[in-house]
Amino acid sequence: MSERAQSPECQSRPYDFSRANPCTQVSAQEGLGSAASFQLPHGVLPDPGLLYNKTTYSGITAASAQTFFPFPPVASDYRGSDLQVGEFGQPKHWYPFAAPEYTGQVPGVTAATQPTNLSPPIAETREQIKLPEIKVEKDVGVQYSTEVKAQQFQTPPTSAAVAHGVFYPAAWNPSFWPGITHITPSGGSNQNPTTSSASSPSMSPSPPGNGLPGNAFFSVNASQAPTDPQTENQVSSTRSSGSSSGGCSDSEEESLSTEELEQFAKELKHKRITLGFTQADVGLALGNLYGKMFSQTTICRFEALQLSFKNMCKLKPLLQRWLDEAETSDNPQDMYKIERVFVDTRKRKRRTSLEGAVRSALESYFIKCPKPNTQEITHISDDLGLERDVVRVWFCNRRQKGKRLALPLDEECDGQYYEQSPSPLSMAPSPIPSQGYPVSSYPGAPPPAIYMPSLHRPDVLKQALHPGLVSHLTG
DNA sequence: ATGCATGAGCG
DNA sequence: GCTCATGCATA
Repeated sequence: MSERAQSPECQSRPYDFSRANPCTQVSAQEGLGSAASFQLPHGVLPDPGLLYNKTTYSGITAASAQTFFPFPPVASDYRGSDLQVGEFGQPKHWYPFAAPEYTGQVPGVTAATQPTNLSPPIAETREQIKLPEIKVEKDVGVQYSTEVKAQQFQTPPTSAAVAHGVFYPAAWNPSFWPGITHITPSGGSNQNPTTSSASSPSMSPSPPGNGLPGNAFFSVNASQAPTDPQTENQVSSTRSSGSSSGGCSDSEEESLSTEELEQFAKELKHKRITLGFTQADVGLALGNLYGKMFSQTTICRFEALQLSFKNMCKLKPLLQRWLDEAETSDNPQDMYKIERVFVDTRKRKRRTSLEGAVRSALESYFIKCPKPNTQEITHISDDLGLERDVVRVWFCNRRQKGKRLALPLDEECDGQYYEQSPSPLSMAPSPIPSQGYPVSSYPGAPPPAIYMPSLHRPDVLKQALHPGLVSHLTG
């Protein structure tokens, strides 16, 4: 279509960096054109700060996330007092059980370094676990961390949990958000269709001291093994970047709908909080139950529906399982016993913290060209004084962010939009292919010009488009 | 909650 | 070198 040429985004984008008419800025050449154009010699880039009066770039994160979850946040003990302890360590390399799939993901660490099950009294849980984690990531990412891996506790599957067999149904269905046909404004759904509160937990955000390491839900072992890999594979194999293939073409017995996921996410969050678990706890518990841990980040994103549809489908069964266990368990707390802690040896580049102005500048570049080529990246990096890789990664992340939060257009457009732009930086941003939610190209409805239309979560969408601006828009 | 990063898989 | 899943680190 030709529309695309003129930043469709502009049309439905209710925000703008400067709070001025979005279109004026976005319209490629106009607002930023001169500055960003690659035709220009270096240094021509206008001061980013001038590009936008971006005063609020960090947005409403919490707000939006909370919208569909009307419950008061239970004390977030998570970060509160302790922390930094490296939490429970990263799930990554850990895989004491047979976790075929996982091993593959562990880059730096090898089995050799696997923990030896030191099982300290998990007792007070995280608050106590101050591991000797040496996260030396401070300065130049030169030196990273030393390792210390300790596995804590492993108790045989004792009760309940194990009983369940713990598996997710079949493979997750890699389908994409199926029916967006019914655009459900996340906010108002009812909730907890399936609930059966069992043990009334002590809302204590922090793990109860009572939960002794005695019976954690351990089922991961052999029994589970089979499924895990399988499902995983499926997922990865089907990793479609969505779109055309319909990624979800498979007819899965359990085809989840956007609505279901949304509903489940809410339910999960609600119950999790009610049960007194933090997101990190849940991630950990999954490790106990299935052998594969997840980070707080992932759980958080799941609850906020910030993962791709496929990813959501994949995690849902696991979380569902956990939820079931948690609800029926006498000692829900047992579920999250710290499994192991360790510090991985991987070297990780120190996280770059881009200044607001730089970010704005990048954003403007992104608007003009969401997928810069090598040269363009170099140009940008020169202009902004950033490492090429930082710029490259920024764009990757930016694209990913846009995709997962926004709704794709018609599948036909897939990929096309992010193709290397014909005219570097002269193109307006275009809609994104799909990674995220299935577009159900509502029949008849004109293809969403951008991400907005059928996004299942408008609030999130806004953020995706331009974080920070939302706040100003929303109030 | 989210920004930047990593790494597998792929073209 | 990209996408995608995922996570560390941090705001």
